This record gives sequence, C-alpha cells and structure tokens, in this order.
Amino acid sequence: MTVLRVAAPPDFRYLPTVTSHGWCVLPPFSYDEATTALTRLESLSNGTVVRFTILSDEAADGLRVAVEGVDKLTDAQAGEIRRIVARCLSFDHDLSAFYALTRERPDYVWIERVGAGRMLVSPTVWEDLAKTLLTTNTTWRQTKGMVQRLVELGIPYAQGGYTFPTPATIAALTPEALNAQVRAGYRGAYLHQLALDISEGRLDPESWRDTALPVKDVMREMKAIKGFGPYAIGAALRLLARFDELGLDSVCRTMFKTTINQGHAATDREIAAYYEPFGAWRGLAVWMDVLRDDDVTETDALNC
DNA sequence: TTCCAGGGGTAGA
DNA sequence: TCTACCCATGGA
Repeated sequence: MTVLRVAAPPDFRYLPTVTSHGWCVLPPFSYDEATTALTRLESLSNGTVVRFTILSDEAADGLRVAVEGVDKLTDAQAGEIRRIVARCLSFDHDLSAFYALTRERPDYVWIERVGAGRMLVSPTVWEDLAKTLLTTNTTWRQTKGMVQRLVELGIPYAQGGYTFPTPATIAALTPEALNAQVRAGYRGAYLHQLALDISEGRLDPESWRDTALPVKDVMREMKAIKGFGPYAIGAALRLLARFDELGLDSVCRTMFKTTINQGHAATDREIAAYYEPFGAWRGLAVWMDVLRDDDVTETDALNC
C-alpha cells in the first residue's frame, strides 16, 4: 500500500463534499460512515486496477490517499490518481460568487460556514450520465441495485469489486444482454444507446467540461439523450458545476413542501420563482436546501 | 391488487 | 406549452 498526500484548496471541506449526494455509496465508490473514508476502484490508463481510500488530513490541510493493488506506484500512476481525486472532489470549483449570494440570506449562511457546495462527481462524465439515468423514475434502493449490477460488467479488482464499465464495454453488448444483467427496465435501451453514441464518437460528454462552452449548448446535447428530461439534465448539469437548471425531483419537491412552503405542495413554476434570486446558482441552492433537510446524507437514506 | 419511486417519451391538442 | 397515456422494475 502506498499513501499519497494530496493538497486541497483552502476553502475545501472534505465531509460536505463526499456526502453532497448519494454518489458516495454507488460503486465503484463506497463510503464508510464510521471512518468517513471514501473508497474507489479505478482502472488507470496503463491498465492497472487500483483501490484507493481517501481520508481527510486536516492537520496537513489536505487528504491522505491510500492506494492498494500495486506494489510500487510510478510517478505517472500517482499523478493520475491525484488528478482523479481532484476531479471527483471538485477541487477546481470556485464557489465564492455563490457564497456571496448566500451571505445576503440568513437561511443560507450555513452553506459557507460548513463549506458545502462542492459535489462529489465521477472521473468521467459518462459515469455520471449513466448513474443519473438510473436514478430516473425509480427508488434510491433500486438505483443502487441497478448500478451494482452495471459495475459487474467492469473490470474486477482482485480483492473484490469492479471498476465502472467503459462505454465501449457496454456498447459491445446487445441491449437485451445488457438488461439481462442490469435489469434497468425501459432505461436499459437508453443506457445502451448512450454508450453506443459515446463509443462511436457521436457524443463527447467530456467536451462539456469546457467552461467556455455555453450552458445552452450543453443542454441541447443532453436533451438529445434518450431518458434525459428536465430532472436528469438539471442533475447532470449540477455535477458539471453548472447550476442554471433546478433538476427538480420528488426529493426536491418534498423538501420544498415541508421545509419552505409550510406543508403546502407547490408547482414547479412556484418552486422556480422561489429560487430565481439565486440566478445561475439556483440549481445549487435547491440542492443545498435538500441537504439541509438531511434526507440525502443520512445513513438511513443512503443505505435504504 | 394498486401505487409509486431522486421521470421521460410520444402523440395530440 | 399542456395533458394523457405508456413505459420495466420491485418494494410497500
């Protein structure tokens, strides 16, 4: 086992980022609530399959990353793992403009105080899209089951678990074979088509990371993906640190009803009006309200 | 049996 | 833009 020390940005907070939503318990991530360790299996670019476990190292203002699966890490492998960790924990995300907005509203000052706002994301946009698709019109429990069965199509790690399968791996299956394994219902065909479009070069989700690319252009490409409607687009945009869409789902609507609207159900239009003052940050503001409600980060909710 | 879940596609107005 | 209806899956 090799331990890497990874420096984090000054305003980075480990726990609010790792538990920013349910991704931390979807393989190839796993989360140990007792130790707050975040673990992930990854196939490095030279084919080495590693398992790395991230812990906060507050004394060093950074992270401690324990890497297993390779006797001695090369500099290139260590660099790759550092880049993956930085990406998954949204190191490069600048929240200062959002925090400036929240300082004007007493109900939202807690966000900057605890250092929330960064989202846990996957190393590839493909993985985030696939997982987002598997959250649509289903329960969190079933999402976890579908993702577990999906990663069983990835590369196995000797001591257990799998890496996330590549688009090419999924595209190489027939839609029927894919769904025989994943049991994703009607979503299976959408997932297969997404993998096919990426692996054959018709869709390049990684290009969406370019911050110079207007969000409207990203949304146009997302809308063309079967299975991606308003919720999935908003959720996927949030993981790309673009918060222009609300991405409302049943969790958001329930939160709004119970904690903001005095128990009264609101239309999506009314919810949108409430978050309008947050402008381009509204998608993050609504998710922070969900987090404050604590339905998403509580162990029961994650493990149900 | 029916309902519904971190909804979305399609057809028709 | 809106509504009605359909869509696999599995737990309640």
